[in-house]
Amino acid sequence: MSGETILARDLHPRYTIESGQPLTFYADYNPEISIITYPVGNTAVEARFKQGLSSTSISARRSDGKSAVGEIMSRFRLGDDIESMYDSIKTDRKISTAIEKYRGMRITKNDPWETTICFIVSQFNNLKRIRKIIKGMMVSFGEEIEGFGGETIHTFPSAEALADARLEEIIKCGTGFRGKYIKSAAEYCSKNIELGSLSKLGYTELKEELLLIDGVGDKVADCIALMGYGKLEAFPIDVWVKRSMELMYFKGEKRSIKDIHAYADKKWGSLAGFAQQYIFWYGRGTF
DNA sequence: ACCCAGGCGGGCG
DNA sequence: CGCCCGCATGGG
Repeated sequence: MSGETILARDLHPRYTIESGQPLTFYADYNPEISIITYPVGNTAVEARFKQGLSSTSISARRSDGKSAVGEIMSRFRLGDDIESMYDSIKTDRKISTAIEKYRGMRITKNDPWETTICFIVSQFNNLKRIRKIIKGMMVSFGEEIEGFGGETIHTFPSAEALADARLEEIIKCGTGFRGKYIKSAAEYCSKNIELGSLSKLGYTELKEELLLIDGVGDKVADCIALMGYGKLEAFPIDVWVKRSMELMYFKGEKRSIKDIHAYADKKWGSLAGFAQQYIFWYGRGTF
């Protein structure tokens, strides 16, 4: 096949793609043959993974014929010094167990706008339904582009497209009470704020800006900071992370979100979000 | 039938 | 500041 090949250490495609990250919600992924196809702007990207003994090879291509290497390197954060990151967050036996079980699970770096919508949809929801809703919104409000086998691929809806959409049509995608947040966020992000320009901000300032978006609270803002802007110190606390943290570090006793934030920051600091992804996915499959 | 899901905004004390 | 509530929808 055409395309270029990239080699990566400690990259487990299935854990990475299926672990509740934005790609989970809008990519077409076939775990049997380990091929993922997803839109990037108005082009389609395809990556084929082959896991070897000590590394994973990725054969990737873009529908516009340009090199897909930059996209793959960036999306899967292949430039990270992953070994050193594991060393830093393996502070105790509990998290080491989670890491060893899902070693190779990467934090992906996604488009800020797409990440914002994905996590607004995620609130008070479950993974399967989030995916269904996002895919439906892509069909309703995205643009059609041609995939690699001549099939149709829908792009992720732009802020402008969702701002212009009727609320009723957004709700038809199954968004429910989140529909009003989606429309409001789309209007805000297409008129009042350029999400891309927030990349230059540090974590604290970025989070402050994100919290101004209707429907974005503490948890969703941390998800956007972590997976949309690559701020690895962001530590999103959802029901699974809260439950898992209480079981792993507080003898099952209830703790406030604020206390857990403080604990995680002290324990893992600038890599807390990386640790969080393991706690989330391990906790979800264990507790 | 009942419970839960990668929470948030608003109202209250 | 913390607490409590309603919120839409579908799958287990």
